[in-house]
Amino acid sequence: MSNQPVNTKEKILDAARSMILNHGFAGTTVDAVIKQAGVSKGAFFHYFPTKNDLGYVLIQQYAEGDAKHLDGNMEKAEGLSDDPLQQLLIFVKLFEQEMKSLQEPFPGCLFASYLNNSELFDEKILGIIRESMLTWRTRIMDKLEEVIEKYPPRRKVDPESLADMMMVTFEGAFVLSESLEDSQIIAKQLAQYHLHLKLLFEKDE
Amino acid sequence: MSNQPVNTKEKILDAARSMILNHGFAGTTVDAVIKQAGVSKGAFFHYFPTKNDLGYVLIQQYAEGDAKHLDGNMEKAEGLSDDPLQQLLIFVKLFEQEMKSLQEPFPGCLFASYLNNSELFDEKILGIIRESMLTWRTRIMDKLEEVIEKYPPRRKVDPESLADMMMVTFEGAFVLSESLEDSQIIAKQLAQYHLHLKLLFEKDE
DNA sequence: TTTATTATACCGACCAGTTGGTATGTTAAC
DNA sequence: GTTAACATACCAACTGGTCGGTATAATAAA
Repeated sequence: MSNQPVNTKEKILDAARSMILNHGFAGTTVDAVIKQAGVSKGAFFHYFPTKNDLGYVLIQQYAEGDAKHLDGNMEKAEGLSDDPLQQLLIFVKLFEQEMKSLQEPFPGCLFASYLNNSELFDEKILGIIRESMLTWRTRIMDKLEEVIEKYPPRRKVDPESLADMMMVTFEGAFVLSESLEDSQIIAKQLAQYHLHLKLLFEKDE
Repeated sequence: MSNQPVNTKEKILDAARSMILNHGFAGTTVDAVIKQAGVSKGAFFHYFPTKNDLGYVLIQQYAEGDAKHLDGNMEKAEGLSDDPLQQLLIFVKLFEQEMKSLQEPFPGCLFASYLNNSELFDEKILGIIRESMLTWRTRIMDKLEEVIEKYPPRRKVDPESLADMMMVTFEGAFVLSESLEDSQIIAKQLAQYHLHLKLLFEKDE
């Protein structure tokens, strides 16, 4: 599925990413990374002035991929329906399906990994994570406000919390799936969020 | 609020706990712990044969406190109503209120912290975390089955996922609250879970 | 009651191995 | 022949952990 990296920098990045998700940033040594990547120490410090710079590049890449993923699925959902509620439900369903068809166990979220060592990182790195989350919040909140206007919710609801709930579902499900060694938990929890939205906004038949 | 520890072992445990929540286990050095605790290196290794033994005692203590907290609030809820749905709703509300009245920022969850460095720990430690989560799942699921029998849910629902959702809400909200530096997110997300249960089981007026 | 014995709770210098990082190459492309 | 892309040997600081020793108190033998 994921193709092997050919160039040295990619090899380092790939090795570091997976090791950090399993050992945390502090628990991941430069020596272990270069061994796993099959490159020399000189190569490592040729591409990354310090270990922290590696951490910075990694989280930047991750945040970029995350934003693309968010945008991609939102656009896909918007292309499949004109109704804001349906768009939102499809949006959630797309992630649910991705998670359901997962082969290997979910590798984990780099945001959560970094946040669990937050005092090791500077504001620049923490800022990237915060911005990513605020992007999710804003993106979903905007859609939610369209939905609320068109479909008066069954109960008064705070759009911000309801938007946050999607990220909370992801992050929380990652933790449970790791501990209970059951990747399907993630899809199931997204299904619960999907149901929550339906219960709030859909008319009874 | 929290009283200062008087004896050496408590001082070590307290210092280590808070440092691990901020730096992760690997990022927390013995030297840093003893400095923070104000004890000598000899004292540390007098009480804990290895650093990993410290980690074990910490997670054991944490799991014990967690179980007591779960039991305490469940019993309290069961004392306040005879109806299973009300009991469950009160149970959630109790946690919500605790989180709302939080003064300092929430310190974080040791389970999640350890899980983000899962490969650093042995099966004995990981097993404690898994068991704690399975206890939550079982405890809430049992209650949910009573609820489902008495109040046919508006939609067909998987009790296991619905039970897991409470832990997911906690763990996910911890991550968001850390990143966005807003402890109130935790209470707000618990309120969403509370709402989800109401929407599923309560009759419309 | 005094004294010897033992256990507990610590102290801090020290150790071998590891850490992130550097210095000094070598090789190959442009 | 300059520059980018590595490789290798090396370093000082730090790592978890050890070790010999001390202070205090409980216990037991005399």
